[in-house]
Amino acid sequence: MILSRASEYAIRAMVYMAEKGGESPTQLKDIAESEGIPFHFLAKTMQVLTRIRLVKSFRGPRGGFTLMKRPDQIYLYEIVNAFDAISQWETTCILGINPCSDEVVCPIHEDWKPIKEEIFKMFQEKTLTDLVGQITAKREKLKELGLTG
Amino acid sequence: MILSRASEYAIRAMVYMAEKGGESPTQLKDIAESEGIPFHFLAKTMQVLTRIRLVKSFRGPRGGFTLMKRPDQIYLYEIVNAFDAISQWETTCILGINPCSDEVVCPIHEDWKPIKEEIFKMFQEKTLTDLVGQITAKREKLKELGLTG
DNA sequence: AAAGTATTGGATTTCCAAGTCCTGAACCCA
DNA sequence: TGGGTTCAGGACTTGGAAATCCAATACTTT
Repeated sequence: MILSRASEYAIRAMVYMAEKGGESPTQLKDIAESEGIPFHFLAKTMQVLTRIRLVKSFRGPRGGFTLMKRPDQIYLYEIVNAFDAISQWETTCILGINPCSDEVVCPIHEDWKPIKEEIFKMFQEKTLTDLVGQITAKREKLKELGLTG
Repeated sequence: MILSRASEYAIRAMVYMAEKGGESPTQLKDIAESEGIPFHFLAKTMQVLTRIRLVKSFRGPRGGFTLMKRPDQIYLYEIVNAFDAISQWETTCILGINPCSDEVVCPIHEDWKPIKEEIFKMFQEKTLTDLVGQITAKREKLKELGLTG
């Protein structure tokens, strides 16, 4: 809806890796099956992440991928920007009026701008660690509800 | 980026019509040329707007389209919803985790939800009149800047 | 009524993201 | 060192949105 499939898959894959956390590489097959992502498509996605050095790849038996930085140092922005030209959002408009800026007569620019900035901020501030935290917090919450509710 | 081209074009077309405001129908050709929208594509788009009775069409010489309601009674939501299933946003996720809700372990749900709701609200509250107002306000502003700055 | 104009709507084409396939290269282990 | 495993990467196919095309219909004007 906002991101390309590649960006979506990349984030989910990296969150999955961060969640596992271990020293040993996480395999493509493992990620694809767990996340329900098409194997071959994810393969290409991981290639990009490897190329921009967000992950490191290992071939052969017991190969796979590891994160190149601590998960609290990996921002969603870095991931997303590898697939979607999110840096161009500055002049992007939901009405397809491009380039759209403060100097252009766009009927919705003033309303869309703050929302756009919020989305931008979210990608720039959130790290993999934050997302993993969300997952565990939610698991707890649902568990409680399941027991007490 | 968020909306389909059809939605984008539909909003722009209707804002254009609202801006003109006159009694006489606005022609497809006029809208398409002024807004830089592919003629034939806009034709299909207008057919949809006609079908859902947001606009009324007139054939033949001096034909075209008129709004079926006062522009301050036409909400963006009505337009957008005709092309994009925006009502499904409730359970839509930027990570492609569907259906995504409060009960699903989605790592970004909590952060995305309020933004999603803001976008939703924007579509539900903004009318064509609001957008036309934005246009004229901006024209004024740019004019001032052009004269004094 | 005839001629011309403008929307209607189905059929078709184009385009690009998404997804698939296959061969090669690097690696590990026996 | 050979066989199996895993990622690399180019080529290809698919699917759906976007755009185009064309004949039909409805209308206006003269």
